[in-house]
Amino acid sequence: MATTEILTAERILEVTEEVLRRHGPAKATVVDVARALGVSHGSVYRHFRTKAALREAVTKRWLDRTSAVLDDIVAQDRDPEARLRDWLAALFTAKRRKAGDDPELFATYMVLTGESGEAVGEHIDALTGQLTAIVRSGVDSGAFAAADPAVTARALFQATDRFHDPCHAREWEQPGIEGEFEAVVDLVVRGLRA
Amino acid sequence: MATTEILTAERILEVTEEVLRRHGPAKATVVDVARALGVSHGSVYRHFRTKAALREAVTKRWLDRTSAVLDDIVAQDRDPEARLRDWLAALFTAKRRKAGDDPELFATYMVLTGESGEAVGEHIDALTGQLTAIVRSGVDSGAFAAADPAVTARALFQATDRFHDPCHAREWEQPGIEGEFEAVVDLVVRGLRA
DNA sequence: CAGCTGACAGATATTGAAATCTGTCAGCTG
DNA sequence: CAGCTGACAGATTTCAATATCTGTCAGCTG
Repeated sequence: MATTEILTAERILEVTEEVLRRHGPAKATVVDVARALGVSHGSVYRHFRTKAALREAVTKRWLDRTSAVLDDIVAQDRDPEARLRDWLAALFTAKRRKAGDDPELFATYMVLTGESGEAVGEHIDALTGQLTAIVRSGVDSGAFAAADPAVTARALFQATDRFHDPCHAREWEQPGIEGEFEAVVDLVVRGLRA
Repeated sequence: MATTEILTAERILEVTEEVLRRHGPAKATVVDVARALGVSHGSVYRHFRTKAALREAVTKRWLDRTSAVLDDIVAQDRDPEARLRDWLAALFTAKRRKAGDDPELFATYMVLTGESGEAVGEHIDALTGQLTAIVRSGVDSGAFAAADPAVTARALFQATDRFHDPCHAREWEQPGIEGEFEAVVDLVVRGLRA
């Protein structure tokens, strides 16, 4: 609000997220963002080269908040199978909540997925990295069998695609989805045991 | 070509499939189909109540051809694990080939998936039915462990979603996809063993 | 002079009028 | 009279004119 405040990238991201939340990815313009900030749109371009870069930066911030929550589960000192199950359930819950609570931001995320933006790739790499850490700790403790933890982690991630990939978002509200999730998790966890 | 030929539903389906293949789902009209048949479009409506019904019937025919091929694998007299692996690989290959060779018909199929048309649901039910048969024979022979073969079959189907769900079609041509497929199949097959 | 503005060119989106399509049905035809 | 036709109303799509947006940059301002 204070007109004397310095225009920072962070402030632009905050306001852009709010504008996207209100207008959605199809209607939110750089001019809208500038207006909400009380500056000219040229100033926004001083901090972000293109509209796509701005959209990607907002999405990155948004995705990073999920990664941070999941990272807490990875860091816990519990048996790997419990952590794996918790992690997968937390990912499903987080994605489902985002799709339901922030439909406009979620739509932005889906646009970005379609554009195969870098932020989405990095997010997936971060998540499979977390899974790799859990798998590796299970292999170390003798609970899991996996020749290559990174490959197995990717397989786990892909086998549960239906419960975190945005292209399946519509199915997340259908009845019975919880049971289907449990069945898939049981199957892959069994496949992971030593 | 013979103008004396009787107009049957089957003949309409053949021609519609050809028209869809040429024009794609967005541009193919009922009038186009009628023109290709050499009749008025009113005659087409005599056999199919709506354009959506026609589109669905064509897709059903197209999907049934895949189901038939897979059914041969189910009926084989080999060990269940080999049949399961073959079946999953055949499904992936068939879907990938359809997406590559018949992009317009595949697009029609995706439109239908979005509309959640009945034909797609039936196709999925048919496929999980086939999987259930394989799982059940594995349970009978003592090779597999599954409390409820139908639930497990559905989990197998969903865990391999990435390799047969049309919303992932774009990823099917990327390098490394074969390895990812193998990793997921290995994981779920291990999870199924007694 | 660092940071911002606002006019501008080209690209993209919106709009509304015209064209086409879907689905119906009274009547034609063999 | 069973099966087909083609005119029709309402819905949808196309298209071109118009408006808006993106990204740049010369110059203003504090």
